[in-house]
Amino acid sequence: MSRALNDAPHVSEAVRRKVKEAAAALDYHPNLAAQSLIARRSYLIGLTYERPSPSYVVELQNGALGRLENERYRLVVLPFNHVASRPEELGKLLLRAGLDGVLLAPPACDQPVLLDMIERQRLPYARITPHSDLDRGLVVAMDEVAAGHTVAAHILSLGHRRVGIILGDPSHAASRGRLEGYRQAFQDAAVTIDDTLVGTGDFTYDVGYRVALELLDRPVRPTAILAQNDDMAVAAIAAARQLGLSVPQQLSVAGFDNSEVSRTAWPPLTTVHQPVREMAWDAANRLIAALDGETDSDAPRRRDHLHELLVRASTAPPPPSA
Amino acid sequence: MSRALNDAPHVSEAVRRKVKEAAAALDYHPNLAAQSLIARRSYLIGLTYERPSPSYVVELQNGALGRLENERYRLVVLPFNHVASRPEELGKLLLRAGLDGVLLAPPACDQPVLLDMIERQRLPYARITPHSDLDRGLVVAMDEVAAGHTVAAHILSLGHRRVGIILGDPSHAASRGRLEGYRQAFQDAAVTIDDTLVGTGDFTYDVGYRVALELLDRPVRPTAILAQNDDMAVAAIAAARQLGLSVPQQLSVAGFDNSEVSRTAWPPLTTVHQPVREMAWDAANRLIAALDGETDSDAPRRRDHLHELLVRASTAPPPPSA
DNA sequence: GCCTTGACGGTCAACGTTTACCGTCGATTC
DNA sequence: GAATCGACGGTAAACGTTGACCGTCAAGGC
Repeated sequence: MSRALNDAPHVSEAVRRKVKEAAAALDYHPNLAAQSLIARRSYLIGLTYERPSPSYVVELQNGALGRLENERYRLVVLPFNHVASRPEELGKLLLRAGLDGVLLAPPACDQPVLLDMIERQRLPYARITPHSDLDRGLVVAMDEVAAGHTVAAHILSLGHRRVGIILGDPSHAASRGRLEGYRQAFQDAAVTIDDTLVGTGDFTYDVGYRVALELLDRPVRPTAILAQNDDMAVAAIAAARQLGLSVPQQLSVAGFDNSEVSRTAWPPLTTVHQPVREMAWDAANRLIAALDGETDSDAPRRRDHLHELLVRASTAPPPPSA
Repeated sequence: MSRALNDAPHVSEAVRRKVKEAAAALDYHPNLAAQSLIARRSYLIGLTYERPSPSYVVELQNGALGRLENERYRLVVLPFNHVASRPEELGKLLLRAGLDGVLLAPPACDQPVLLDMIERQRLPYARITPHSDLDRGLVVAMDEVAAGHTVAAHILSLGHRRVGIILGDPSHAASRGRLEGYRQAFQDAAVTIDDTLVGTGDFTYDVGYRVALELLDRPVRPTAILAQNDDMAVAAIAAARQLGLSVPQQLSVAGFDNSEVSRTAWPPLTTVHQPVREMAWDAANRLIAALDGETDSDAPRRRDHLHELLVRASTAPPPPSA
């Protein structure tokens, strides 16, 4: 009798104890499939990601698992490569997996086709650090403005005044947010941004390299470069080297993302770390809240987390000659 | 009608097509809970591990997922820390997760209490690189003898003749297997092992350090040290440094496991990499075979995979003076 | 002592599939 | 033309749990 095991009312203590003893003696475990059938829930939460660095994946997982611990929900991992070229396939995979909800890491969280599919099937989802459509679904992100502010303030506090900026893809919300953070930091330091030292990239190494060469070719060469991701920061270091400039002695470079390359680069990049574990925890938390019907309509659909500045060897005070 | 969708006989082509069209139009997805209930299967496979390096975890997962792709099975991740001190808790967790089978990575795969529990509930399992009880359950391991042979042959081929050996915990099958491999390599090279240069450790840094100091204090100092894991190898390097010996110029050191520390150590360790992904694939493969009733009783319950020798900077020819 | 109330325990439908079984109809064979 | 056979389609039981509903019995109030 399920009432005894589930501590429901209308059961005497004696009977309850006897049932529980018998259950323990027989190593009885309720059949989850039957429970799922009646509850119309699988108690499975999916996590999908695209083969990024192992540390990122593990942070994601640990964050989500940390929230799922002591809950009935279990975590199913569903990596999927090349989402951008075949979002419907991932959609089918997710819908067939019998999930109660799904956590979408980049770049899956930015596939409108995919979001359409899972919305049509009413599969709840949470997006982790999306780059566009920030108001769609549950969103967990980093406060890009604050992060941009921190890294720019770091550069300014080292004494740099001529600072080059390499923007990411302007259509990405992250680019705009980070730039806004830069602006605020410059304002706080009473330094004006030299618009001739602001170049537009697209988050790729190649374009970043070209833009960096242009910036370093300006009549008044910058003593520092703020790149909006690590790939472009590494490209800036390569461009500096190409021009015979040493980093960080003659040029400081700061990136964004704390990606694998930021650690293996030489010198290791000063960059901004995303609180991946914390964001994954929060994503799982809010997904569960939605699943369990705690639709606190007051709660914002989007939540921003704080970043962490990692000061490594690619930034230093400007050369005294400057 | 399920017959139409599942391509069962006794259904005309016309009806089958109509049913499939209707199903597609309605975005129909069969209820997995109901299917599980009738099939007495959850189509869930668990993977349990204990917070080791991210790269190891991801390799494990990717290996298992590689096999599960295009199967009905899904992978549930169940990390669990401090298994050794509370194996029953992990057992309960696994049994309550409603799994069809479970993949056990170290150290969970070496907990007799845990194995007892899941065997009692008839939960199929596969163990990945266990250290003891090698004949229990499905076992996927590395061929320790071959691996020991390779690393010893590497050292001998560099010209070393006075080789110190730091054994791991002698109760571990891995220690014995690796030593046997060393022996064979020495035999092949017609070099006799100097028993006074063989010390017994327990896989820990501290004991490895002590043993290394002893070996390096022998009247005829070894020109190379074979340590049975990376922690003890790093300890040997530290001991050498303590005695003013440079690695690899005056002393070569080789480890085992390709652990995180082997890469971050200075100099980076020559070591043996376990084919983790391949082993996880194989473990999933054999678990599925067992679940699907393909109990090929001829198949050995244990399978050994080949290692990979990673030659890095901690090994070099012996100094000419030697 | 009778009636009401509430606690308890038992029964059964329902969840959404699969599959075995059965009835019917058309085709083939004599 | 009738009988047999096979193909097809429909029906219903079963999977293991939950929860609603109902009947019974004991206790307490009048």
